[in-house]
Amino acid sequence: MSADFHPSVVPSPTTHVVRQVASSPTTPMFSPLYRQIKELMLSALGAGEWAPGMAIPSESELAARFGVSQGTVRKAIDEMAAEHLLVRRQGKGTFVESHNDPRSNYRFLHLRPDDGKARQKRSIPLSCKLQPADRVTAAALRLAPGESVLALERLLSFDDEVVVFDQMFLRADIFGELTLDVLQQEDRSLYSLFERRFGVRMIRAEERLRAVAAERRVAKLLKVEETSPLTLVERVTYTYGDQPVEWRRGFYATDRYHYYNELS
Amino acid sequence: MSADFHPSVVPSPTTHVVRQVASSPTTPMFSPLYRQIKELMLSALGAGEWAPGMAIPSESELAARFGVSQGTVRKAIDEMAAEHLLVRRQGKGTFVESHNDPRSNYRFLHLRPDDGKARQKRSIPLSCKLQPADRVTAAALRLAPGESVLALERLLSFDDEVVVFDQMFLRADIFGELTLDVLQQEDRSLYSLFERRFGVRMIRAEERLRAVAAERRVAKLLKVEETSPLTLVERVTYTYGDQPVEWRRGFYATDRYHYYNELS
DNA sequence: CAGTGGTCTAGACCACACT
DNA sequence: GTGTGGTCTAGACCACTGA
Repeated sequence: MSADFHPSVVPSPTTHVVRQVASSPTTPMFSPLYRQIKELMLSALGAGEWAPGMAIPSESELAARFGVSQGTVRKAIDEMAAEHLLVRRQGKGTFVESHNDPRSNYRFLHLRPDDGKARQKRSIPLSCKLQPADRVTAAALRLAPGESVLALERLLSFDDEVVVFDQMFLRADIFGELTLDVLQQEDRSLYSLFERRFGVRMIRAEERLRAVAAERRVAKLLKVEETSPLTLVERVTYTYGDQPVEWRRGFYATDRYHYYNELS
Repeated sequence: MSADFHPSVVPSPTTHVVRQVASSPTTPMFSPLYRQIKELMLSALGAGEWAPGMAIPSESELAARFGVSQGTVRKAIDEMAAEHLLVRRQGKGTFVESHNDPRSNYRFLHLRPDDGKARQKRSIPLSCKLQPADRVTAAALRLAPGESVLALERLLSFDDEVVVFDQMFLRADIFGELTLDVLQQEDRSLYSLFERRFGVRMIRAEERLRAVAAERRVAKLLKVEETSPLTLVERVTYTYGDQPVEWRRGFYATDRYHYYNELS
């Protein structure tokens, strides 16, 4: 029983969690029990012990395992559910979120048709090759410049109307085995594929948007006039432990579509 | 004690909340106690009984008033804090959020300088006049076409560099008294002014972004070339009870600035 | 110091899904 | 019916703020 609580993810049933005592005055951090439980559960998720889409143990079981009350486990799960790491389904259990699930498929795509009608999305891969990271890419993925990344280009269509051109850069140490062939077989979202094939779940992303004039190649791909205005969306995507694994540059044709965002 | 619980906001100390029994099968709605408490508290906020920036009664006091346990009040407050309606400050109390507070000033402005350095924001009002709502404005504000709205134009500068041109349309029944004079005196955010002067708190907004080519007038105001790409941000802003009170069209010069968004 | 929010517990009971 | 999450309670104690 240590004050710096960090045992194995599934400790013996008799293991009890102990709150740390009087941390040094210079480090004012104090971590409540439920956060320590949350850390344990995050480790389990990061280690892939609980796979996307699967049910995690019940609250009472976890409470017994960790040697805390159900309410404490509950609070840990509450936070993780708020962060879309887990989803609770009353009467059934608590599940690991998955981009594979229709409920959260294309969850990170904020592009919407102006008329609000649903569209069939389709990803059309164009290229997929290994290359050294340029400075910007390396910085975004926290790599050394020149380290290998997987560069991927694709179009996204809504009901066969091409709306987005994406250039993506993925950590090669994780996604290096990906090929154009595999991408062409795929009919679901890329993040869904990444989960199933590489066990990497995208949990958070930062996007930066600006308006740009279409360059020749992009204009041609999106079937718009050269120099016509496009929305440039730059995205860094993170997996467990805030590790950046994808850097993406997307050109959105926002004439009949728009980027939707809800503020609160 | 009614099943359709909706008494005054601050009932007598002995008032007890009662869960409704077996609602009709066609209406499957079931509202837990803490949500009923939340509704009561929302009424108090909407009615202005608890003003922005002020402390609300303590959890134990509210529990006594509503005749429920502290934990139930707590859960109601938790939800409202998550929605940025209230802020908890340990050891001090729970407060009504306010755009007036430096911590949430310009909370809805997602524009950021590319270099990340802080900038001094300044609003430069251009015009302010009553006019009949056009179709789009009326729809956004849920008014009949032709009803009166207050039209307002302004520039936003970051360290004296003009970056945004905004056209806003406000419900005249609420904001009709606003004048250019008042706007020119103001040195804080508009939403802060609206709170202080009209008691209307903006709590939620929907934004739709697209790229457009700058028209002559806008280009001139933002000091960019005509037809150069701008980010058009359309926003509907809501106050308590999901009532839309503002419809806004903003042109953002996103060459050295970008629209930032975090996905999860 | 007193008062506020924050954590944790143990136990009872409700709503929901499946079998 | 059984098992899951969801609600509610009452009480103890901790952490933080400010007088």
